[in-house]
Formats: sequence, C-alpha cells, structure tokens
Amino acid sequence: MLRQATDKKGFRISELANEAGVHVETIRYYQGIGLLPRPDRAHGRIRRYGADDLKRVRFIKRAQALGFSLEEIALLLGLSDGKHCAETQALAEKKLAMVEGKISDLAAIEKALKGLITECSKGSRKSGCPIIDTLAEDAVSASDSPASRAAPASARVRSRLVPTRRRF
Amino acid sequence: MLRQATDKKGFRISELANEAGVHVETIRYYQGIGLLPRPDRAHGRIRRYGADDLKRVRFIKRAQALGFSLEEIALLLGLSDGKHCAETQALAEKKLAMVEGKISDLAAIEKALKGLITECSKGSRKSGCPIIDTLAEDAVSASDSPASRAAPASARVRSRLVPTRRRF
DNA sequence: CTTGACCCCGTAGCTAACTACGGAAGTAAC
DNA sequence: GTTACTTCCGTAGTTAGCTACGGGGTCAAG
Repeated sequence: MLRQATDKKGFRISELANEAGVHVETIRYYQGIGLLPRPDRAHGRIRRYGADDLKRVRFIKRAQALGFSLEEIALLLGLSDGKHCAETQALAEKKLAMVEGKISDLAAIEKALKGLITECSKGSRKSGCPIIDTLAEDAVSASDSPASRAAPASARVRSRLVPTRRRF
Repeated sequence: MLRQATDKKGFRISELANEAGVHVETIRYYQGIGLLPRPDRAHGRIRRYGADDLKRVRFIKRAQALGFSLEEIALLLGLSDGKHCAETQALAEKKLAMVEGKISDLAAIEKALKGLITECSKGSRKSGCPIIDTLAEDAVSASDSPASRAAPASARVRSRLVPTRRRF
C-alpha cells in the first residue's frame, strides 16, 4: 500500500525530501522563497522532481552547514546561470575571498583541536585555551559576515537586555 | 565628557563591544546564556572586562561564521579547561571530524568558484552548474549538522506549508 | 551638585529558517 | 468506490540569536 514508486517520471516530494535528508515542509519552504523551482503539476496532478532538484537541495544543506545563509546560497546558485558575466565574476570573487577566509579559520581550529587531542592523551595541559587563542588573534578571515574582523562599530551604544535563559 | 577611558582596569562593556565589533546587547546576551562570564561589579560599581573576554567574543563570532551554533561553541570552549580529559578528547575528535568535513566542502566550493571565474573571463560556459555539482555529489563531509549526508529520514512525512514570502 | 553619557537589568519584539496544523483533493490497493 | 495514505496550499507557531525599550543607577566634567 505504501507509495514509494519512483516509476513514472522523477520522484514525488516525500521521496525528494527523504533522499536529501530534509522534511517535506522544508522543500515547500524553499519553493516558497524561490530557492527551489516548483515543477508544474502537468498530466497527472502531483508534482514530480528530478535529480537536479535533489542535487540542489543537498547543496543548500551543505552550504548552510558551512555558515552560508539561504540568501547567500541563492546568490551562489545564481552565479552559474551563464548570463551577466561581469557581475557574476565580481560576486564570485567576493565569495571566493570569503570562502578562503573560512578555510583558514577552520584550519586554525583544526590545528588547535589536534593539539588539544595529543596534549590530552599525554596528560599535559598548562594554561590558556589553545582553541580560543588560535582563532582570536587578529589574523586571517575575509568573511563579510556580521562582526567581520576589525569593524569596531563606531560607538553605537544604546544598551539594555539579558534574557535569563537556559545556559547550555 | 565622553567616557572611553581604558585607564583603571580593563575596559567597560561598550569598549569590549566596539573592540569585538558587536553590540553591547550581544555581550549581555552572551552573559545571559552563560557563554561569557559576567565579571562582578566590585569596588567601583560598573563591570570591567579584560583581554580574555575580548578574545572569547572574537572567537565566538568567527566560529559562528563557520557554521557553529552557540551551543556548539560553548562545547568547544568547554573543551579546554584542562579537566575531564577522557570525554574532552572524545568530543574534540568528533569536532575535528566535523571541521575536516567542512574544510573539504569549502575546498570544493573554492575550486568551483575559481573555475567559474576563469570560465567567465574567457567567455565560455556550457551547461550544468559547477558550483552545485561539486558539492552535491555524495563525497566528503562528516558534519553532524542537520541533513548530514545520507540521512534519508525514515519516511517521516506529515506535510503542509509554504510561506509566500519575499524571494530574494 | 547638576548634567549627560554610560551602565544595569528585565522584558518585549524582530528576523531567519523551519515546523506544525487544517482542510480539500489526488491516488494506489483492495 | 471505499479506505488509507499522500499531495496541495495557506496560515500560524517555534527556536536561535539578536535588537529595542524602559526605568533607574553610576560617574566624570563643569
């Protein structure tokens, strides 16, 4: 009785979701914000999805895990439509710098974690925090994310807050 | 009349925020959830912050840009207190795998972007999307984030949604 | 000792990205 | 053609991570 037939042509929404490891609602959400095309419900009545859609969803989730927002992802995806090359190239270069900054930040964390692991296994451990230390220095990073290095936000202070929430 | 005196001992909250490139409210928020210690208002009356606090905030923002959640960051930070080495090591190893997965994902994107840029400058461009293609394949990534590769979420379907929102 | 920039803390509101609910209609198996 | 899903779509609620507001206190300059 269970559906699951990838027969006809392409899979249906639940199959696409399962393959990509996301919920059906997420697929619909992406369609709603224009991140994913909504194939028209032609002959039969329910929409059918193809391999390209699956790749797109997988890409979105991976890029997200790397710190890209859906908006940035939309930009990334928009880059490869083969049109308006000039701006495409500029954008790609900006993203490239960002990606390279992230890579070096991650490399720093990787190094710190490895150090932590070996130190741990030979019982040492003195002072300071190797993880914080490597990333907190004024080096690397070209990410244009909020708080991108050296952006002392010109004395913008208007204060007030503190949630009193669960503390991990 | 303007405060701005880093004299006495350590800086005050607005100075810390400016140096780290975040808002004062963000500092307070981090204190509220226990991510940042709240120094006691001893002798004088207003709290003073040190270089360690600044490093910690900078670390938090950078790690965030890499896709770590505040909760994960709290874990990362908790790793280097020098105590309970066994579990610390296990956690560090898990995070390390995650970090390595992210690095290879980013390297894939980097490569795709570079390819896009050179293709662009020599006017070619055929079909498919090099950016999606490199990341959507079943390779790399050990991230334990939602949708971590190959997690077909056992037929969990209950549907309904679609926002009808701004579409980038 | 007043003034004005800042600080303290609580609570409420906002945005991104989902997640859940509800009702009607499609569809495969019996 | 009834049953048991599953799809469609709209709208509302949730969580993380901030951001804004309000009222009162602190403190250095004048």
